[in-house]
Amino acid sequence: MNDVYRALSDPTRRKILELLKVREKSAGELADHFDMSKPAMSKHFTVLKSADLVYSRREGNQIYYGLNLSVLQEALMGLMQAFDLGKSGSKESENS
Amino acid sequence: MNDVYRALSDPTRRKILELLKVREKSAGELADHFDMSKPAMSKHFTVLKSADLVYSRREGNQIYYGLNLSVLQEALMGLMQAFDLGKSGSKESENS
DNA sequence: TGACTAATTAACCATTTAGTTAAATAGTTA
DNA sequence: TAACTATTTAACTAAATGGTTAATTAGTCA
Repeated sequence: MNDVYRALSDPTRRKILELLKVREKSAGELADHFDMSKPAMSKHFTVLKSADLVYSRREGNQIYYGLNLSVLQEALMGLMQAFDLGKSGSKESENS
Repeated sequence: MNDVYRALSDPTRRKILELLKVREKSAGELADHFDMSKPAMSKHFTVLKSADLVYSRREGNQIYYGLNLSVLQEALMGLMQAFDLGKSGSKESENS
């Protein structure tokens, strides 16, 4: 779970996850969105994979990445709960 | 806002925030919870302060730190929203 | 097989991070 | 002022991070 928070701390990786929220994308497709070399992107994929935030799947020539939404969800819910920021998030329940 | 995510990526800092969730604590009180030098702790405080996750207040000899809950809240809500993980978090609304 | 495409791994580098110990700052109190 | 307490800042270090280019792996296709 610690890997997850570290993985989320980098803006490039957060952006990757947002792109994957829409649908699976190949490494190349993802890389096109960033001004960065393919190998650099590949390393970000590795970080995301080792945090289990994404899965990968080879399809012929290409490797497709997809979001493990539940992992992300649990990580964020975990933080929320750790700080009693349950659900609402609005101005409700702000009293002691 | 980027500073916030980076600040949250370290387990020591997350623990500090959890301790502050209960109530304000002095630098020394906080340090007592960790197996780490005071200067190391002080640096963590600086990171948390520059992310605006905590405020500090001198009271005589000591410096008290407190949690800026709303900043934390907004950061987490921001992530939640970026991934359409609004509210529920449960198994509801998982369909396309 | 050979050429081509997609992606990763290897080797390297500069910067940042998270820790240390020693020194400095700030406030209290005799 | 001097001694003491609480905390930070300075200087340093080892390891991690995020990037590069060059080389390798894996799959397709003529």
